[in-house]
Amino acid sequence: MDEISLFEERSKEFYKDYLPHVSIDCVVFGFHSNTLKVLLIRMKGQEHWGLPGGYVGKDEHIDDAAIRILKSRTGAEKVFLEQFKAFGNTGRSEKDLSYLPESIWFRQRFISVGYYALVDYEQIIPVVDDISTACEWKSVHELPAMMMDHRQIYEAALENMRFQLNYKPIGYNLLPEEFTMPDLQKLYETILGKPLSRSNFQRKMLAYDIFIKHDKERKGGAHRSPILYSFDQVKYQAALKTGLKEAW
Amino acid sequence: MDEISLFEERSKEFYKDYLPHVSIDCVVFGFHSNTLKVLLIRMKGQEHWGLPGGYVGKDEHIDDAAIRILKSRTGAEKVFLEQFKAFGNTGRSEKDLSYLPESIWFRQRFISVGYYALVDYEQIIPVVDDISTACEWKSVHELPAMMMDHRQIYEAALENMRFQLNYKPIGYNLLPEEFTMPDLQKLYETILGKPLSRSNFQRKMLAYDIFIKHDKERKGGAHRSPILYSFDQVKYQAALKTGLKEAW
DNA sequence: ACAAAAGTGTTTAACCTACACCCATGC
DNA sequence: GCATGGGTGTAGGTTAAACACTTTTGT
Repeated sequence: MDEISLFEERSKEFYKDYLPHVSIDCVVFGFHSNTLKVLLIRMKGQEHWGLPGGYVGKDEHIDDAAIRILKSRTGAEKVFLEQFKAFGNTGRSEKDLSYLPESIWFRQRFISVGYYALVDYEQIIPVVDDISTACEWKSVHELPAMMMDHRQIYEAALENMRFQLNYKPIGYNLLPEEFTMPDLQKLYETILGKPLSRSNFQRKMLAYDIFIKHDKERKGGAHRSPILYSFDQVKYQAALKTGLKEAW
Repeated sequence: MDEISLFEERSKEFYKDYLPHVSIDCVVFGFHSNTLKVLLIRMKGQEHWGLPGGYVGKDEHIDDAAIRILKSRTGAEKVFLEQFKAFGNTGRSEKDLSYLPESIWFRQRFISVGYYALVDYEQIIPVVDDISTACEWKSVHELPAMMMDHRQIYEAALENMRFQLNYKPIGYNLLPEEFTMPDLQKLYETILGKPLSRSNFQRKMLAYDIFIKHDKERKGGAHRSPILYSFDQVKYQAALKTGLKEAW
Protein backbone atom coordinates (compact mmCIF):
# COMPACT_ATOMS: atom_id res chain seq x y z
CA MET A 1 0.00 0.00 0.00
CA ASP A 2 1.41 3.40 -0.90
CA GLU A 3 1.35 6.10 1.71
CA ILE A 4 -1.45 8.08 0.12
CA SER A 5 -3.84 5.16 0.44
CA LEU A 6 -2.65 4.63 3.98
CA PHE A 7 -3.16 8.26 4.87
CA GLU A 8 -6.63 8.20 3.36
CA GLU A 9 -7.39 5.20 5.47
CA ARG A 10 -6.10 6.78 8.67
CA SER A 11 -7.70 10.07 7.80
CA LYS A 12 -11.14 8.67 8.52
CA GLU A 13 -10.15 7.61 12.03
CA PHE A 14 -8.46 10.91 12.68
CA TYR A 15 -11.51 12.91 11.67
CA LYS A 16 -13.57 10.72 13.94
CA ASP A 17 -11.34 10.73 17.00
CA TYR A 18 -9.51 14.02 17.01
CA LEU A 19 -10.21 17.73 17.15
CA PRO A 20 -9.57 19.25 13.72
CA HIS A 21 -7.10 22.10 13.20
CA VAL A 22 -5.26 21.48 16.47
CA SER A 23 -2.05 19.51 16.72
CA ILE A 24 0.71 18.92 19.19
CA ASP A 25 4.41 18.82 18.52
CA CYS A 26 6.91 17.51 21.03
CA VAL A 27 10.54 18.48 21.19
CA VAL A 28 12.09 15.61 23.11
CA PHE A 29 15.55 16.27 24.46
CA GLY A 30 17.98 13.59 25.56
CA PHE A 31 21.64 13.62 26.53
CA HIS A 32 24.16 11.01 25.49
CA SER A 33 27.95 10.90 25.28
CA ASN A 34 28.24 14.60 26.02
CA THR A 35 25.85 15.56 23.27
CA LEU A 36 22.39 17.01 23.36
CA LYS A 37 19.98 14.95 21.28
CA VAL A 38 16.53 15.51 19.84
CA LEU A 39 14.11 12.79 18.88
CA LEU A 40 13.06 13.10 15.24
CA ILE A 41 10.81 11.05 13.03
CA ARG A 42 10.43 10.63 9.32
CA MET A 43 6.90 10.52 7.97
CA LYS A 44 6.11 8.19 5.15
CA GLY A 45 6.40 10.01 1.85
CA GLN A 46 8.52 12.76 3.39
CA GLU A 47 12.07 13.48 2.54
CA HIS A 48 12.68 15.63 5.60
CA TRP A 49 12.60 14.81 9.27
CA GLY A 50 10.04 16.16 11.65
CA LEU A 51 9.12 16.41 15.30
CA PRO A 52 7.05 13.65 16.84
CA GLY A 53 3.57 14.99 17.10
CA GLY A 54 -0.05 14.07 17.25
CA TYR A 55 -3.55 15.28 17.75
CA VAL A 56 -5.93 16.04 20.55
CA GLY A 57 -8.79 13.68 21.33
CA LYS A 58 -12.21 15.27 21.04
CA ASP A 59 -12.61 14.93 24.76
CA GLU A 60 -9.01 15.09 25.90
CA HIS A 61 -7.05 17.80 27.71
CA ILE A 62 -4.17 19.05 25.57
CA ASP A 63 -1.66 18.29 28.32
CA ASP A 64 -2.94 14.74 28.45
CA ALA A 65 -2.61 14.52 24.70
CA ALA A 66 1.01 15.58 24.95
CA ILE A 67 1.67 12.97 27.62
CA ARG A 68 -0.02 10.30 25.51
CA ILE A 69 1.92 11.23 22.38
CA LEU A 70 5.20 11.25 24.24
CA LYS A 71 4.47 7.89 25.79
CA SER A 72 3.52 6.34 22.47
CA ARG A 73 6.82 7.49 20.99
CA THR A 74 9.16 6.70 23.84
CA GLY A 75 7.37 4.63 26.44
CA ALA A 76 8.36 7.31 28.90
CA GLU A 77 6.08 8.53 31.63
CA LYS A 78 6.49 11.05 34.38
CA VAL A 79 9.15 13.01 32.57
CA PHE A 80 9.58 16.75 32.55
CA LEU A 81 7.07 17.99 30.00
CA GLU A 82 6.14 21.58 29.49
CA GLN A 83 4.08 23.56 27.06
CA PHE A 84 6.10 26.42 25.68
CA LYS A 85 4.29 28.03 22.76
CA ALA A 86 1.52 27.75 20.21
CA PHE A 87 2.39 28.04 16.55
CA GLY A 88 -0.25 29.46 14.30
CA ASN A 89 1.23 30.68 11.04
CA THR A 90 -0.78 30.12 7.96
CA GLY A 91 0.56 27.78 5.33
CA ARG A 92 2.70 25.90 7.83
CA SER A 93 2.52 22.66 5.86
CA GLU A 94 2.26 24.23 2.43
CA LYS A 95 5.46 23.10 0.81
CA ASP A 96 5.72 19.65 2.34
CA LEU A 97 2.22 18.27 2.23
CA SER A 98 0.59 19.89 -0.76
CA TYR A 99 1.15 16.75 -2.81
CA LEU A 100 -1.54 15.03 -0.74
CA PRO A 101 -5.23 15.19 -1.67
CA GLU A 102 -6.95 18.13 -0.02
CA SER A 103 -9.46 15.99 1.77
CA ILE A 104 -6.79 14.27 3.78
CA TRP A 105 -6.55 15.03 7.51
CA PHE A 106 -2.98 16.24 7.31
CA ARG A 107 -3.83 18.89 4.74
CA GLN A 108 -5.84 20.89 7.25
CA ARG A 109 -4.50 24.09 8.63
CA PHE A 110 -3.19 23.25 12.10
CA ILE A 111 -2.55 25.40 15.12
CA SER A 112 0.18 23.43 16.83
CA VAL A 113 0.85 23.56 20.54
CA GLY A 114 4.53 22.95 21.29
CA TYR A 115 5.70 20.95 24.27
CA TYR A 116 9.22 20.11 25.21
CA ALA A 117 10.32 17.12 27.21
CA LEU A 118 13.49 16.23 29.08
CA VAL A 119 14.02 12.50 29.21
CA ASP A 120 16.63 9.99 30.29
CA TYR A 121 18.26 8.86 27.06
CA GLU A 122 18.94 5.37 28.38
CA GLN A 123 15.35 4.74 29.36
CA ILE A 124 13.81 5.55 26.02
CA ILE A 125 13.03 3.20 23.17
CA PRO A 126 12.08 5.22 20.07
CA VAL A 127 8.97 3.80 18.45
CA VAL A 128 8.30 3.82 14.72
CA ASP A 129 4.57 3.90 14.15
CA ASP A 130 2.61 2.99 11.05
CA ILE A 131 2.67 6.40 9.42
CA SER A 132 6.39 6.96 9.83
CA THR A 133 9.49 5.21 8.59
CA ALA A 134 11.95 6.23 11.25
CA CYS A 135 12.22 7.57 14.79
CA GLU A 136 15.74 8.36 15.92
CA TRP A 137 17.86 10.52 18.14
CA LYS A 138 19.75 13.24 16.32
CA SER A 139 22.52 15.39 17.70
CA VAL A 140 21.63 19.05 17.85
CA HIS A 141 24.93 19.89 16.18
CA GLU A 142 24.10 17.94 13.08
CA LEU A 143 20.37 18.22 12.68
CA PRO A 144 19.03 17.13 9.32
CA ALA A 145 16.73 19.33 7.23
CA MET A 146 13.32 19.43 8.83
CA MET A 147 9.84 19.59 7.35
CA MET A 148 7.37 22.43 7.69
CA ASP A 149 8.28 24.88 10.45
CA HIS A 150 9.63 22.22 12.75
CA ARG A 151 13.05 23.77 12.78
CA GLN A 152 11.58 26.97 14.21
CA ILE A 153 9.60 25.02 16.76
CA TYR A 154 12.74 23.19 17.83
CA GLU A 155 14.66 26.46 18.16
CA ALA A 156 11.92 28.02 20.25
CA ALA A 157 11.95 24.94 22.49
CA LEU A 158 15.71 25.09 22.89
CA GLU A 159 15.63 28.75 23.76
CA ASN A 160 12.88 28.13 26.27
CA MET A 161 14.73 25.24 27.78
CA ARG A 162 17.94 27.23 28.08
CA PHE A 163 16.07 30.01 29.75
CA GLN A 164 14.50 27.66 32.25
CA LEU A 165 17.85 26.06 32.85
CA ASN A 166 19.27 29.43 33.80
CA TYR A 167 16.65 29.96 36.44
CA LYS A 168 15.67 26.55 37.66
CA PRO A 169 17.74 23.42 38.11
CA ILE A 170 15.89 21.25 35.63
CA GLY A 171 18.91 19.71 33.92
CA TYR A 172 19.01 16.50 35.93
CA ASN A 173 15.88 15.36 34.12
CA LEU A 174 18.13 14.48 31.21
CA LEU A 175 20.38 12.26 33.28
CA PRO A 176 19.87 8.76 34.68
CA GLU A 177 18.48 8.26 38.17
CA GLU A 178 21.96 8.48 39.61
CA PHE A 179 24.51 10.92 38.31
CA THR A 180 27.60 12.82 39.35
CA MET A 181 28.25 16.52 39.48
CA PRO A 182 30.75 16.34 36.62
CA ASP A 183 28.03 14.64 34.55
CA LEU A 184 25.62 17.42 35.35
CA GLN A 185 28.15 20.07 34.56
CA LYS A 186 28.99 18.55 31.18
CA LEU A 187 25.31 18.61 30.40
CA TYR A 188 24.94 22.26 31.38
CA GLU A 189 27.99 23.22 29.37
CA THR A 190 26.64 21.41 26.34
CA ILE A 191 23.23 23.00 26.54
CA LEU A 192 24.44 26.49 27.28
CA GLY A 193 27.30 26.14 24.84
CA LYS A 194 29.97 27.51 27.12
CA PRO A 195 32.34 26.26 29.80
CA LEU A 196 31.40 26.81 33.44
CA SER A 197 33.64 27.05 36.47
CA ARG A 198 33.89 23.58 37.93
CA SER A 199 34.07 24.37 41.60
CA ASN A 200 31.46 27.12 41.51
CA PHE A 201 29.07 25.03 39.50
CA GLN A 202 29.20 22.37 42.16
CA ARG A 203 28.56 24.83 44.95
CA LYS A 204 25.71 26.51 43.16
CA MET A 205 23.98 23.24 42.40
CA LEU A 206 24.42 21.85 45.87
CA ALA A 207 23.22 25.15 47.31
CA TYR A 208 19.80 24.44 45.78
CA ASP A 209 19.65 21.60 48.27
CA ILE A 210 17.51 19.41 46.08
CA PHE A 211 19.83 16.45 45.64
CA ILE A 212 20.33 13.29 47.63
CA LYS A 213 23.99 12.55 48.22
CA HIS A 214 24.71 8.84 48.08
CA ASP A 215 27.37 7.10 50.09
CA LYS A 216 28.67 5.15 47.17
CA GLU A 217 30.79 6.48 44.39
CA ARG A 218 31.17 5.59 40.77
CA LYS A 219 34.18 3.32 40.52
CA GLY A 220 35.83 2.23 37.34
CA GLY A 221 37.26 5.28 35.65
CA ALA A 222 40.78 6.35 36.32
CA HIS A 223 41.38 8.91 39.04
CA ARG A 224 39.27 9.85 41.99
CA SER A 225 35.76 8.40 42.13
CA PRO A 226 33.01 10.99 41.89
CA ILE A 227 30.09 10.98 44.33
CA LEU A 228 26.72 9.83 43.05
CA TYR A 229 23.67 12.00 43.52
CA SER A 230 20.06 11.63 42.75
CA PHE A 231 17.23 14.06 42.69
CA ASP A 232 15.07 14.76 45.75
CA GLN A 233 11.49 15.35 44.61
CA VAL A 234 10.29 16.36 48.05
CA LYS A 235 12.92 19.00 48.64
CA TYR A 236 12.53 20.34 45.12
CA GLN A 237 8.81 20.81 45.45
CA ALA A 238 9.34 22.52 48.78
CA ALA A 239 11.96 24.80 47.26
CA LEU A 240 9.64 25.74 44.42
CA LYS A 241 6.97 26.82 46.87
CA THR A 242 9.16 29.22 48.76
CA GLY A 243 10.49 30.45 45.46
CA LEU A 244 13.75 29.59 43.82
CA LYS A 245 15.33 33.02 44.12
CA GLU A 246 13.66 34.66 41.19
CA ALA A 247 12.38 37.92 42.53
CA TRP A 248 13.25 41.49 43.35
CA MET B 1 -34.23 39.97 19.16
CA ASP B 2 -33.19 37.74 22.02
CA GLU B 3 -29.56 36.73 22.25
CA ILE B 4 -30.12 33.16 21.15
CA SER B 5 -31.51 34.28 17.81
CA LEU B 6 -28.65 36.73 17.51
CA PHE B 7 -26.07 34.06 18.27
CA GLU B 8 -27.66 31.73 15.74
CA GLU B 9 -27.41 34.48 13.18
CA ARG B 10 -23.78 35.23 13.95
CA SER B 11 -22.99 31.56 14.19
CA LYS B 12 -23.30 31.17 10.45
CA GLU B 13 -20.77 33.90 9.77
CA PHE B 14 -18.41 32.51 12.36
CA TYR B 15 -18.49 29.04 10.86
CA LYS B 16 -17.80 30.58 7.48
CA ASP B 17 -14.99 32.92 8.47
CA TYR B 18 -13.16 31.36 11.36
CA LEU B 19 -11.23 28.24 12.22
CA PRO B 20 -13.35 26.02 14.45
CA HIS B 21 -12.17 24.88 17.89
CA VAL B 22 -9.55 27.61 18.21
CA SER B 23 -10.08 30.82 20.09
CA ILE B 24 -8.06 33.69 21.45
CA ASP B 25 -8.41 35.36 24.80
CA CYS B 26 -6.74 38.64 25.63
CA VAL B 27 -5.83 39.80 29.09
CA VAL B 28 -5.50 43.55 28.65
CA PHE B 29 -3.76 45.35 31.49
CA GLY B 30 -3.97 49.04 32.15
CA PHE B 31 -2.85 51.28 35.00
CA HIS B 32 -4.89 54.10 36.44
CA SER B 33 -4.84 56.02 39.72
CA ASN B 34 -2.32 53.66 41.24
CA THR B 35 -4.36 50.60 40.42
CA LEU B 36 -3.80 47.79 37.99
CA LYS B 37 -6.82 47.30 35.74
CA VAL B 38 -8.03 44.54 33.45
CA LEU B 39 -10.41 45.01 30.56
CA LEU B 40 -13.48 42.79 30.93
CA ILE B 41 -16.58 42.32 28.85
CA ARG B 42 -20.00 40.95 29.51
CA MET B 43 -21.49 38.72 26.85
CA LYS B 44 -25.17 38.94 26.11
CA GLY B 45 -27.05 36.39 28.15
CA GLN B 46 -24.19 35.98 30.59
CA GLU B 47 -24.28 36.89 34.22
CA HIS B 48 -20.52 36.79 34.66
CA TRP B 49 -17.79 38.86 33.12
CA GLY B 50 -15.22 37.47 30.71
CA LEU B 51 -12.04 38.28 28.88
CA PRO B 52 -12.27 39.96 25.50
CA GLY B 53 -11.65 37.28 22.95
CA GLY B 54 -12.25 36.21 19.44
CA TYR B 55 -11.46 33.72 16.76
CA VAL B 56 -8.84 33.06 14.15
CA GLY B 57 -9.58 33.72 10.50
CA LYS B 58 -9.27 30.68 8.28
CA ASP B 59 -6.28 32.24 6.65
CA GLU B 60 -4.96 34.41 9.46
CA HIS B 61 -1.89 34.06 11.67
CA ILE B 62 -2.87 33.68 15.32
CA ASP B 63 -0.70 36.65 16.31
CA ASP B 64 -2.49 38.77 13.73
CA ALA B 65 -5.79 37.57 15.09
CA ALA B 66 -4.77 38.70 18.57
CA ILE B 67 -3.75 42.11 17.23
CA ARG B 68 -7.04 42.44 15.35
CA ILE B 69 -9.11 41.44 18.37
CA LEU B 70 -7.26 43.85 20.62
CA LYS B 71 -7.69 46.66 18.16
CA SER B 72 -11.39 46.02 17.75
CA ARG B 73 -11.84 46.23 21.51
CA THR B 74 -9.61 49.16 22.32
CA GLY B 75 -8.56 50.87 19.14
CA ALA B 76 -5.02 50.32 20.29
CA GLU B 77 -2.25 49.34 17.94
CA LYS B 78 1.43 48.72 18.45
CA VAL B 79 1.08 47.86 22.10
CA PHE B 80 3.00 45.23 24.00
CA LEU B 81 1.24 41.98 23.16
CA GLU B 82 2.55 38.55 23.98
CA GLN B 83 1.30 35.02 23.77
CA PHE B 84 1.72 33.30 27.11
CA LYS B 85 -0.11 29.98 27.13
CA ALA B 86 -2.66 27.77 25.41
CA PHE B 87 -5.60 26.51 27.42
CA GLY B 88 -7.01 23.18 26.43
CA ASN B 89 -9.07 21.71 29.23
CA THR B 90 -12.17 19.86 28.25
CA GLY B 91 -15.50 21.27 29.28
CA ARG B 92 -14.17 24.79 29.55
CA SER B 93 -17.49 26.36 28.70
CA GLU B 94 -19.69 23.66 30.19
CA LYS B 95 -21.37 25.50 33.01
CA ASP B 96 -21.81 28.88 31.34
CA LEU B 97 -22.85 28.11 27.80
CA SER B 98 -24.72 24.82 28.00
CA TYR B 99 -28.03 26.67 27.84
CA LEU B 100 -27.33 27.45 24.18
CA PRO B 101 -28.31 25.09 21.36
CA GLU B 102 -25.53 22.66 20.57
CA SER B 103 -25.27 23.73 16.98
CA ILE B 104 -24.21 27.21 17.95
CA TRP B 105 -20.61 28.24 17.28
CA PHE B 106 -19.92 29.07 20.91
CA ARG B 107 -20.83 25.58 22.06
CA GLN B 108 -17.82 24.04 20.35
CA ARG B 109 -14.93 22.83 22.37
CA PHE B 110 -12.26 25.53 22.07
CA ILE B 111 -8.54 25.45 22.55
CA SER B 112 -7.84 29.02 23.57
CA VAL B 113 -4.55 30.77 23.05
CA GLY B 114 -3.93 33.37 25.71
CA TYR B 115 -2.30 36.72 24.97
CA TYR B 116 -1.65 39.50 27.37
CA ALA B 117 -1.35 43.15 26.48
CA LEU B 118 0.05 46.19 28.25
CA VAL B 119 -1.69 49.36 27.15
CA ASP B 120 -1.83 53.03 28.04
CA TYR B 121 -5.05 53.40 30.00
CA GLU B 122 -5.63 56.94 28.76
CA GLN B 123 -5.38 56.02 25.11
CA ILE B 124 -7.95 53.28 25.15
CA ILE B 125 -11.66 53.51 24.44
CA PRO B 126 -13.38 50.26 25.41
CA VAL B 127 -15.72 49.12 22.66
CA VAL B 128 -18.97 47.26 23.26
CA ASP B 129 -19.70 45.07 20.26
CA ASP B 130 -22.98 43.53 19.17
CA ILE B 131 -22.65 40.30 21.12
CA SER B 132 -21.74 41.92 24.41
CA THR B 133 -23.46 44.32 26.74
CA ALA B 134 -20.46 45.87 28.46
CA CYS B 135 -16.73 46.41 28.11
CA GLU B 136 -15.09 48.04 31.11
CA TRP B 137 -11.92 48.36 33.11
CA LYS B 138 -11.98 46.48 36.41
CA SER B 139 -9.48 46.81 39.23
CA VAL B 140 -7.58 43.62 39.87
CA HIS B 141 -8.33 43.97 43.57
CA GLU B 142 -12.03 43.77 43.06
CA LEU B 143 -12.54 41.54 40.08
CA PRO B 144 -16.09 40.34 39.55
CA ALA B 145 -16.94 36.66 39.12
CA MET B 146 -15.77 35.49 35.73
CA MET B 147 -17.24 33.02 33.27
CA MET B 148 -15.68 29.74 32.19
CA ASP B 149 -12.00 29.44 33.10
CA HIS B 150 -11.26 33.09 32.47
CA ARG B 151 -10.20 33.64 36.02
CA GLN B 152 -7.47 31.04 35.61
CA ILE B 153 -6.39 32.55 32.31
CA TYR B 154 -6.17 35.96 33.95
CA GLU B 155 -4.10 34.57 36.80
CA ALA B 156 -1.72 32.85 34.43
CA ALA B 157 -1.34 36.10 32.51
CA LEU B 158 -0.64 38.06 35.67
CA GLU B 159 1.96 35.57 36.81
CA ASN B 160 3.59 35.65 33.42
CA MET B 161 3.58 39.42 33.34
CA ARG B 162 5.07 39.64 36.82
CA PHE B 163 7.79 37.25 35.81
CA GLN B 164 8.63 39.27 32.72
CA LEU B 165 8.58 42.43 34.77
CA ASN B 166 11.21 40.96 37.05
CA TYR B 167 13.54 40.31 34.19
CA LYS B 168 12.79 42.91 31.59
CA PRO B 169 11.76 46.54 31.97
CA ILE B 170 8.39 46.24 30.27
CA GLY B 171 6.39 48.22 32.78
CA TYR B 172 6.50 51.54 30.98
CA ASN B 173 4.12 50.10 28.38
CA LEU B 174 1.36 50.74 30.87
CA LEU B 175 2.18 54.40 31.26
CA PRO B 176 1.59 57.38 28.98
CA GLU B 177 4.22 58.47 26.51
CA GLU B 178 5.84 60.64 29.16
CA PHE B 179 6.13 59.54 32.72
CA THR B 180 8.22 60.03 35.83
CA MET B 181 10.25 57.59 37.86
CA PRO B 182 7.87 57.84 40.83
CA ASP B 183 5.04 56.93 38.43
CA LEU B 184 6.94 53.92 37.22
CA GLN B 185 7.79 52.85 40.73
CA LYS B 186 4.18 53.08 41.87
CA LEU B 187 3.27 50.87 38.97
CA TYR B 188 5.92 48.31 39.83
CA GLU B 189 4.90 48.29 43.45
CA THR B 190 1.29 47.76 42.51
CA ILE B 191 2.01 44.91 40.14
CA LEU B 192 4.49 43.16 42.37
CA GLY B 193 2.41 43.88 45.44
CA LYS B 194 5.24 45.12 47.61
CA PRO B 195 7.11 48.33 48.31
CA LEU B 196 10.43 48.92 46.61
CA SER B 197 13.34 51.05 47.69
CA ARG B 198 12.90 54.41 46.02
CA SER B 199 16.50 55.33 45.39
CA ASN B 200 17.56 51.86 44.32
CA PHE B 201 14.61 51.52 42.00
CA GLN B 202 15.60 54.67 40.23
CA ARG B 203 19.19 53.56 39.84
CA LYS B 204 18.24 50.14 38.56
CA MET B 205 15.84 51.50 35.98
CA LEU B 206 18.17 54.18 34.74
CA ALA B 207 20.94 51.60 34.57
CA TYR B 208 19.01 49.85 31.81
CA ASP B 209 19.72 52.97 29.78
CA ILE B 210 16.57 52.69 27.70
CA PHE B 211 14.88 55.91 28.67
CA ILE B 212 15.05 59.40 27.23
CA LYS B 213 15.45 62.04 29.90
CA HIS B 214 13.52 65.19 29.09
CA ASP B 215 14.58 68.66 30.07
CA LYS B 216 11.15 69.59 31.28
CA GLU B 217 9.59 68.51 34.52
CA ARG B 218 6.05 67.89 35.62
CA LYS B 219 4.89 71.03 37.32
CA GLY B 220 1.73 71.35 39.32
CA GLY B 221 1.94 68.99 42.23
CA ALA B 222 3.27 70.18 45.54
CA HIS B 223 6.95 69.61 46.27
CA ARG B 224 9.81 69.07 43.93
CA SER B 225 8.94 68.52 40.27
CA PRO B 226 9.89 65.09 38.99
CA ILE B 227 11.77 64.69 35.71
CA LEU B 228 9.83 63.38 32.75
CA TYR B 229 11.12 60.38 30.85
CA SER B 230 9.98 58.53 27.82
CA PHE B 231 10.95 55.25 26.36
CA ASP B 232 13.75 54.88 23.83
CA GLN B 233 12.83 52.18 21.32
CA VAL B 234 16.20 52.25 19.63
CA LYS B 235 18.23 51.79 22.77
CA TYR B 236 15.89 49.10 24.02
CA GLN B 237 16.15 47.05 20.86
CA ALA B 238 19.91 47.40 20.99
CA ALA B 239 19.95 46.32 24.63
CA LEU B 240 17.86 43.27 23.84
CA LYS B 241 20.34 42.17 21.23
CA THR B 242 23.33 42.25 23.52
CA GLY B 243 21.24 40.58 26.17
CA LEU B 244 19.58 42.20 29.12
CA LYS B 245 21.68 40.58 31.81
CA GLU B 246 19.78 37.38 32.08
CA ALA B 247 22.47 34.78 31.80
CA TRP B 248 25.02 32.79 33.69
C1' DA C 1 11.05 79.00 56.20
C1' DC C 2 9.36 74.47 56.32
C1' DA C 3 7.59 70.08 54.99
C1' DA C 4 7.51 66.64 51.81
C1' DA C 5 8.88 64.62 47.58
C1' DA C 6 12.60 63.85 44.13
C1' DG C 7 17.21 63.08 43.09
C1' DT C 8 22.10 61.71 44.40
C1' DG C 9 25.72 59.82 47.11
C1' DT C 10 27.88 56.53 50.54
C1' DT C 11 28.35 52.67 53.44
C1' DT C 12 27.75 47.89 54.10
C1' DA C 13 26.74 43.32 53.32
C1' DA C 14 25.71 39.59 50.36
C1' DC C 15 26.98 37.25 46.50
C1' DC C 16 29.66 35.46 42.74
C1' DT C 17 34.14 34.61 40.63
C1' DA C 18 38.65 33.11 40.41
C1' DC C 19 42.05 30.64 42.23
C1' DA C 20 44.47 27.82 45.43
C1' DC C 21 44.56 23.85 47.98
C1' DC C 22 43.56 19.12 49.50
C1' DC C 23 41.84 14.37 48.56
C1' DA C 24 41.29 9.97 46.22
C1' DT C 25 42.17 6.78 42.67
C1' DG C 26 44.47 4.03 38.91
C1' DC C 27 48.51 3.38 36.53
C1' DG D 1 54.40 8.33 43.76
C1' DC D 2 52.49 10.99 40.49
C1' DA D 3 49.30 12.52 37.24
C1' DT D 4 44.59 13.57 36.92
C1' DG D 5 40.04 14.39 38.10
C1' DG D 6 37.01 15.46 42.08
C1' DG D 7 35.82 18.14 46.28
C1' DT D 8 36.45 22.15 49.57
C1' DG D 9 38.18 26.55 51.20
C1' DT D 10 39.34 31.47 50.73
C1' DA D 11 40.48 36.14 49.07
C1' DG D 12 38.92 39.82 45.93
C1' DG D 13 35.65 42.16 43.26
C1' DT D 14 31.10 43.25 41.79
C1' DT D 15 26.46 44.40 42.81
C1' DA D 16 22.59 45.58 45.30
C1' DA D 17 20.25 46.91 49.52
C1' DA D 18 19.92 50.32 53.33
C1' DC D 19 20.45 54.71 54.76
C1' DA D 20 21.92 59.50 54.78
C1' DC D 21 22.15 63.74 52.45
C1' DT D 22 20.98 67.41 49.15
C1' DT D 23 17.79 69.74 46.02
C1' DT D 24 13.46 71.56 44.70
C1' DT D 25 8.87 72.95 45.03
C1' DG D 26 4.21 74.79 47.08
C1' DT D 27 2.33 76.51 50.94
